[in-house]
Amino acid sequence: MSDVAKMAGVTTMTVSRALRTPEALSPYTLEKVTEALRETGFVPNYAARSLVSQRSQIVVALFPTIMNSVFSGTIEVLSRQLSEQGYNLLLGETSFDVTVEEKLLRGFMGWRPAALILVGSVHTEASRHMLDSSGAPVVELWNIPKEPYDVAVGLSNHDAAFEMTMALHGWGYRRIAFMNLHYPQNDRSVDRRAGYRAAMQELGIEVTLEMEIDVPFGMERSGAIVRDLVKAQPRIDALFCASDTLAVGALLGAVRAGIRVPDDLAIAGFGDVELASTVVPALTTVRVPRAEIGREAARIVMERLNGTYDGPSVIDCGFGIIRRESA
Amino acid sequence: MSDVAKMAGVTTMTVSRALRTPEALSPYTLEKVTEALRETGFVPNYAARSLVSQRSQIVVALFPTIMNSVFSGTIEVLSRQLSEQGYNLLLGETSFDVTVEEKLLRGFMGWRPAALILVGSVHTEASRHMLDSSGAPVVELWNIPKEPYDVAVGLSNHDAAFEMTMALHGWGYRRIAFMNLHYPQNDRSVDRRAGYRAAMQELGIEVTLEMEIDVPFGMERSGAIVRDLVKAQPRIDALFCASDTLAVGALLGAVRAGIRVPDDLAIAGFGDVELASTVVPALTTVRVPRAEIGREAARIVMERLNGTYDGPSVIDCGFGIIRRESA
DNA sequence: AGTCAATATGTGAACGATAACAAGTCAGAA
DNA sequence: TTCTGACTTGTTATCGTTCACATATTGACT
Repeated sequence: MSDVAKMAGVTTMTVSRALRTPEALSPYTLEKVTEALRETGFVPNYAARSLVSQRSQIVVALFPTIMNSVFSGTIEVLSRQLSEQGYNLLLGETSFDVTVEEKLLRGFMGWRPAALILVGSVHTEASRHMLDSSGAPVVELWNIPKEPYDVAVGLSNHDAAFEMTMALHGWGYRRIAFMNLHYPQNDRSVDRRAGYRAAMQELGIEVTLEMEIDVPFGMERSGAIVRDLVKAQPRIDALFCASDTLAVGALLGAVRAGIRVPDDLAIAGFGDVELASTVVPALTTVRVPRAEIGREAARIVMERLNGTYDGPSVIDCGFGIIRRESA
Repeated sequence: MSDVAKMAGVTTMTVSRALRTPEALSPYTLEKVTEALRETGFVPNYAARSLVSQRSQIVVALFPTIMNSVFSGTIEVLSRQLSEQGYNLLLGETSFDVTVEEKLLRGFMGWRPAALILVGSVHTEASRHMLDSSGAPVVELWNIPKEPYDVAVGLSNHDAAFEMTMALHGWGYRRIAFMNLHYPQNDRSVDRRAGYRAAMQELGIEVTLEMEIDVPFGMERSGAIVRDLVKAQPRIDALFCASDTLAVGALLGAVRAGIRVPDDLAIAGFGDVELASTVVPALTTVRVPRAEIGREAARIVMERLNGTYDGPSVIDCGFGIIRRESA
């Protein structure tokens, strides 16, 4: 920077101002500095900048996984919006594990992030402590907790699962099974199951053991599971999966096994990923406003940093029941 | 840090050493400092650290998109490996546009990244200049250029497309069409097309205009395109798509339109995403070693930073032709 | 002409850590 | 006993930028 200053015949302070508050300089000086800036190809040192200003232009975002178009859609929007505002996204992947979240958080706090974005509202004691002492705004995504840590943006996973279950009932299905990746730490997963159970109870349909299926991972093995399912007595006529990945796996597994969807077994998902509308038969699912969640999160972060935010501490982006061919 | 030092009755230098080179301290002092560290919940300031040491623990990675399991698989591996080594991943999304890449790069260079990871080997003049002056190792992913900027890890897109085209011919298909997202900036896209053309030429099959299809985006509209395709005269019997996303779109579009795959039209993809083996019929495709690319990239970055790397400047991770049901 | 406010630029300290070097301690060898 | 070198800890300067304040310049108003 002193090179630039020398070339323009000013001090570093003036160069610094040219970079951040150009309107505070006389047109003539600004011109000279801009020229020198261009000529030297100067790149400001953010480390020095954040050291002295006591805050960085870094926003930390921790997601359970990025290999899932539900989350990556949100990440993409977030990253784009933040970089438009001059902020950079430091990304971590927690694998749905709050202790990994804590470990990553510990590693990231050293950057003195301007803001943090987390998924869910279950965090370890130590994580909360780090968030406390950082003083930075924290946005929790993907559900609407009763007591957000700071601000939360999401949807009611409970209500969405409840509504979908009721909708399946409304379409004539009775023995509705529920399939889930079982993560007890995962509040979204827990809420969806609770919503399903609440609906079944309200409908007066007993949930037997074989109607709640916990699967270990992904879409690969769903075929076998679905084949067992249709053989159950009394007959199960619908399968509600807590994620689209699971639902597509089940659906394609069914097709492959010659099970007619929805005639032999209706299938519903959760997420409305792009694939959901493309598969044959197209998947009935819960639409999750993933782009909107990212947009809102970015907006709130920016407004919190400017001190202009005065919205509610919980923002419900809602959801939609999308009926397609599979149910 | 001075708090910690005071509490432990030492200087900040000793605390700094406890953090980075604990073996250089006496067990007694280390114990005291560790205790103080724990008690205060001290978090080192990375900005100060990188300012004085002239290099950060940040690795910048720029990907065309993250909403694609091919790339997100690599990102996930990368992020995990780097954070194990104490490095953090600053992620950017270029939208397949080298000028966006340049803009992001300009914004990121201020962090004085320890290393940079880019996709492809086409970059703007200004980008190259920034890379030059950074002095950091640069790893280019996803293809194997003749003249890598520094080190490249990938596969021969040309050869892979060539082999797949030959394989389709070997399986009895003759009039093989090629579908592509047209990005002239994208060397992977260009290489795959060239590989296809080279194979067709070697096979002595004329590539007519309607056999090279450029589509604007994604999987949504592929259905209509496929329907037109099978009506073409003389008949087209196979469709090779330059990405799995495209191929799955085409395949499901075909299924929906009642076109039998592979009897009426064979379909092949490129990427071997998880979905490829799940769709019905399962997709014949080119396996891309996406996890391996991420792992190798992380390894090379680390070895370059330690100064221990002495491997080749181009690493070919190879590819595989995976025959499934669709061709 | 003299005062004042507004505008434009400069000065010096500070941010929190580490590099390079200095200095103290101690055991064992000459 | 004295010297040597290994080991441990401390001292000082420094990284590149911005903050808070000081100073210079200008024009307008009394």
